[in-house]
Amino acid sequence: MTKPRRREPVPKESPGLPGRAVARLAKRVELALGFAELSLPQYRVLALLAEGSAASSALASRLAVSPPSITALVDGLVARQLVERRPDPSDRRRIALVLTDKGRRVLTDADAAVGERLDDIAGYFPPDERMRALDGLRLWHQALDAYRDARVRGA
Amino acid sequence: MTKPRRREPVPKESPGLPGRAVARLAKRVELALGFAELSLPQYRVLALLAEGSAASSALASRLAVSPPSITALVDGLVARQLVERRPDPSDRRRIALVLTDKGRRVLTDADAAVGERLDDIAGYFPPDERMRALDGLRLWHQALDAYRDARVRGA
DNA sequence: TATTGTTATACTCTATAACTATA
DNA sequence: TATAGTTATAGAGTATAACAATA
Repeated sequence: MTKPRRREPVPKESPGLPGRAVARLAKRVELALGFAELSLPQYRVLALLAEGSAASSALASRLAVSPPSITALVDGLVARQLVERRPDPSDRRRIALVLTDKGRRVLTDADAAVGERLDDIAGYFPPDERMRALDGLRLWHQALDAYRDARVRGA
Repeated sequence: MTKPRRREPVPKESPGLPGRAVARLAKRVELALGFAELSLPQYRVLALLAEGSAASSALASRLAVSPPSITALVDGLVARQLVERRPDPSDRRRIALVLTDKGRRVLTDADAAVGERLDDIAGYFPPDERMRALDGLRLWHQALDAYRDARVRGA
């Protein structure tokens, strides 16, 4: 047994666990997205499609959700004309999902709203750490891309 | 109009937007929590209660969710004996929510599972940035605390 | 047969509105 | 009257299982 003592409120010598920070940040992002009338899952879909169209199945595996979830999620985005379903003539089982211009605009607005909220929160960092905190977040994209690609290939 | 051109896939000079990174990280955290059979909202509740018991209403405002949502969320945690509802004798409208020992154990397991997953992802950072990336995440707790306290007081 | 996507169904998280109990 | 919490209800995101269409 290496467990030291149980019932410590929080490991006080550390400023917190990274996963909990992500969980808390995610809620603030979710609230900010409300102004663009987007949910966090919808935001993930639009952000991924902004990097290029994708088949429904590719979207599912890259976002790590089930195929039926993508169908439901995209249904809502198509109804709002943020995404377009485009059948693939060469393989009629496949359907390409494409971000519309309106979808791109909404995504940009969402990015702005979320960015402002994160700036607000970062405002509580000491001035010299503020930029570093936000840039640190940005850097995770590359690692996430590599991690996702490894997963998708593996699956 | 300052908009440069529309239809740029992603601002290539920047490594990504911070809000999108949070959105993507949140999904990975959510998946990791599956091993502890916790959802992201449940994880937020347990993490907050680990810092001290709280009334239902206080929990709602600090987690930025509605009172009925807390009721539903806590129902599930109480059913699994991770949280206990403890009536306040001095004001019988109030109900204190307390993390049980089992809840503390599950939270610890969840922290570990999430931490491992984030370590995996951070493994794709250059070696010299790996630690800094995870520590950067941890630092957000303080800013989030300050931001939340300002909100709760304001509301 | 295998693959792509959808339908059917169920469970959780979420909110608003209305209600109960207590102050 | 005002406050704390719950119940009623509805909508979105999620999954698994079963299905249709196509390869």
